[in-house]
Amino acid sequence: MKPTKPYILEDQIGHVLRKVSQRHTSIFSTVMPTELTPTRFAAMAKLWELGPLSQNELGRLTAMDIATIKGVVDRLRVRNLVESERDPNDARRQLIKLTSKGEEVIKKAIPDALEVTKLTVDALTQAETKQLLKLLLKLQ
Amino acid sequence: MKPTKPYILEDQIGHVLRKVSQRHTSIFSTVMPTELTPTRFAAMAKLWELGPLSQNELGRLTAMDIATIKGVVDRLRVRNLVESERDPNDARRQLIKLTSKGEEVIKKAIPDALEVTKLTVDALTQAETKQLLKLLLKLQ
DNA sequence: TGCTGTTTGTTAGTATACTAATAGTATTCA
DNA sequence: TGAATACTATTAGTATACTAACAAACAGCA
Repeated sequence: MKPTKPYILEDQIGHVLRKVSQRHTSIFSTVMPTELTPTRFAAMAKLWELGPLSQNELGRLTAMDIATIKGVVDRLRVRNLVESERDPNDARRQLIKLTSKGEEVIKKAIPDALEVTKLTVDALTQAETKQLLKLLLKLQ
Repeated sequence: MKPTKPYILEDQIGHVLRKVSQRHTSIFSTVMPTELTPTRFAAMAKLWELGPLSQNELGRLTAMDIATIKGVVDRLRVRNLVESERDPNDARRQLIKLTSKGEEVIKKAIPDALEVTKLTVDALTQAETKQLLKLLLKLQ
């Protein structure tokens, strides 16, 4: 008779992903300024890279659904890091762009964000890090 | 002069972890019954493995802080999947245990949870999956 | 015994992350 | 042109995930 497969929570990919994500978030909040969170930073980095974007576009580029990106943009706006206006060419769209304060903040934060990445993988060799990223990218 | 390092969001470990976690959660909710979420399932699986535990112990074993595990246990209790009582040997502790309905549910859910894991890594070979888990475990 | 420090749990507040319902605007194509 | 369809954004509701402040109970030890 076939025995029931044991379930070891600690070996399940979902559980391990959750724990590693938690550790990453923790490192992020240690290194980065208080007003920035991983998602806020991601949104600002994309605006810095590509210029003004509609709210939905920004969400798609940063892997946030429309409800989540709305909250993130609202909180960035409260902190005067982004501002928004109706797209004159499409009245449905909110065009989101960095404020000058937002530009200053993201410019300074990018080196720190690279440091966060480095600290997160500091238990791995360069080859291992490359391999990990390659495997994770296949699972997206 | 040294050029500023470019910041590619899509190559940062934190961003990729977030996306893979999102995909995992999505697979989970497709395969598993509606009343179960990844954290609810994890809590129940640990209770099934180890028997009654205090709320804090359960949180530590499932990588949830005390505020998070409280919410999860509350929602499991509302659904009559766990019940709790004061520990007679330590009046601070809430002993959490599966109800008989909870035992039925978790017993049936474990094979499905293994299927979730399998579906999450279906783009990888067995060797790649093993390698990925090994690398992630180093980053916990 | 009684003080000190630790452990356990609750509550309030903020921030992701998703679904579902709704409304306004734009596009497509018969 | 006008109807059907698609897109954009908002809102309400639920569920993780964390911090900080607090209170009750326990353990160790002078």
